[in-house]
Amino acid sequence: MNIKITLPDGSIREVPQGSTALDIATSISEGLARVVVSAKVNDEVWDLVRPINQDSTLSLLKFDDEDGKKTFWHSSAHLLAEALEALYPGIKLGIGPPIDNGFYYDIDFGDHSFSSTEFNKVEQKMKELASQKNDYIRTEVSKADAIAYFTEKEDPYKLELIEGLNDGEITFYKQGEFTDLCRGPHIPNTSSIKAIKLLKVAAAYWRGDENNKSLTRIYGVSFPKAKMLTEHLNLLEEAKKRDHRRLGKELELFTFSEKVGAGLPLWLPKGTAIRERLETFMRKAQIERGYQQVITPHIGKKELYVTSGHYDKYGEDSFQPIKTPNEDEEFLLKPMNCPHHCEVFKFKPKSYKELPLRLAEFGTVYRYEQSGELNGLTRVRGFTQDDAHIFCTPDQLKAEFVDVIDLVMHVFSKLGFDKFTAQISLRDPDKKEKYIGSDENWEKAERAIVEATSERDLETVTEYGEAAFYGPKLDFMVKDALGRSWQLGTIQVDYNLPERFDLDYIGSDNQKHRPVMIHRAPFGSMERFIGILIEHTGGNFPLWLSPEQVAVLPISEKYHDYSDKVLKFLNNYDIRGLVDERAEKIGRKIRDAEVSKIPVMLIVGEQEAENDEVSVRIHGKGDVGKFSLQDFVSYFETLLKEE
RNA sequence: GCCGACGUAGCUCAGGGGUAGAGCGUUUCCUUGGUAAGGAAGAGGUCGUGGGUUCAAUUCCCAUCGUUGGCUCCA
Repeated sequence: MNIKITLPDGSIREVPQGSTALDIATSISEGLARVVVSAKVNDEVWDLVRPINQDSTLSLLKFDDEDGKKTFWHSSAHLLAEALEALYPGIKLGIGPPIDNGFYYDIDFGDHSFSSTEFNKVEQKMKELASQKNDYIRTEVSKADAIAYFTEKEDPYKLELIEGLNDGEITFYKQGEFTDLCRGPHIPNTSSIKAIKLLKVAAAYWRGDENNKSLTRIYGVSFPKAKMLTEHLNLLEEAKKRDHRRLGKELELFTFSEKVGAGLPLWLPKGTAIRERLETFMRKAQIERGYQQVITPHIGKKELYVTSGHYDKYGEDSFQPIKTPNEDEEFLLKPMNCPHHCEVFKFKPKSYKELPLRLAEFGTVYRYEQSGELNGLTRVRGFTQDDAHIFCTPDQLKAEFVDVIDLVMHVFSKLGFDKFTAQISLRDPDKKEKYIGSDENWEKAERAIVEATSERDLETVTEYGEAAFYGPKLDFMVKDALGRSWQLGTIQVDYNLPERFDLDYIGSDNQKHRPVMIHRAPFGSMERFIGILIEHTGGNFPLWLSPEQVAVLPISEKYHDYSDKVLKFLNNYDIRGLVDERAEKIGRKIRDAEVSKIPVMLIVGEQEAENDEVSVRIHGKGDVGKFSLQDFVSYFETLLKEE
């Protein structure tokens, strides 16, 4: 009997029932059969060698396909487990899934402490096993048999996993001497795994729960061709060069001091220059949108945070209160600006005519982050938010959201973040009791976010249950050089604080009403934003942000006077820079300016000094010719406009 | 906070039970050179900190602080 297989191009092939995806690939071409790794059958990823018994749609997956990679890496994880079991008898296996950039396997090594020095040995074993050309064989097993197998093998983790599975949907995969509980799918044979590299070893709790045993997680990556591995490793090298911690040091933007404390960045002059320019940029954008700047202190009485509710929730795990010498007063370093801003709101009674009230502050806050979480500028204990709180009526929510989205988009486009994700976090509809605020208001707010994002054609993902207890939110995420995802801007609706601080305004009906509050920070924190920006630009900041925009490079000491004159002239046009007066040759000065990523170099010697000119060289581009000083200013302004 | 790794000159790193080394940077001198590294000489380190073992510790052990890879958390 024949069945009909529909391929992605719409063509239909009739093949005998029980044919496999590999059979079909072979019938198309031998070459194709060699590169396919798995197949999508009716939208489910299957083994290539699993028989297809009914009419189906089929798309063949190669390593280049996302799902193909997953299959390949999943099979590699099994190979890793096989190698480890061979080398370390008696180990217990956790789980071994594929991830975005490879795979890992969680292992309980018992008393042995596995270290990366053992990678080589394991890699060799994996290669040896791969070259045995073993098939990955799928078998369906009953729950009883599955339990029997792993009881015999004394593998508690697998047994725990089986407990959660239903009889009839349990499958084993076997390659060589190694059998694993696995849903699959897998590649047909170990021989296609040609290049293997183990990358790191780390600890991970069984099932991600810190009450459980800590397992050793071994990360690796593998490829069907050796060349692909080399390319991948090069890419990782490149990413490392963009690491903001490294560039921050090299370009002298910021530093940390053990004496000052972990997670407390010290901004060096050049980093400060960038940061201040970003703040000026944001201030201007906010003034245009009707924000008012305020300034509030770095500490506040403990009672302030008791009122806000934060003390109950975070008090124990925060920096502890500062005590005054004589009275029994306790102050906390502010972990956020909103309670202060609520008090600003209460300064005098408000009328509906004053709403929306938008209070902005570059507010520095301190949070006691867990020590293991600290990371360069992206996760610190003291940071400055480009914070603002918008107090408005429920009906104004949507318009305010649209306005903030526009502001975020303005920031992203000015700074070239074209790849980001926007996440809408809503309530878990099944657990409405977990959230504060009326049903009616929640629905209004959630609708406002959804409508605002669609009005601005934002591509979003919606996560139910991810909302804060006090309101829904919209977050913007971007990835760093190493592919880790970080949250930047955020817009959050808050019903809680207006309640707790008993905020109100007089409506047109002459009655008191409760305002809604929106927390928003387009950059998120200055620290994290600049960290991401460093990686995004690789340290080649846009001209308007560069700490030093031009380097004046005199050919010899004779032209120092003229160089100073050039720099002063440019300073008058708000162009910043330096003169390199070292007793070095011009080639050397150029090299150093290029390495420190100064966007524009001005070479001046006899020819330039005589005619009030500069020879212009652009970072990464080279010589662009001679300009009179005045023409250079125009040229510079054109460069600025092009950004 | 948990598990692992690491901590040697300003930076990147080598070394190793008998009180330390390279390259780059820095300083001084020579060189005044036209588009990515001119030459020479010098300075610079209680080997993160505190204990322990030892005749002797920077090296081995323990603790602590910091950094880092993950895990958990994130107002």
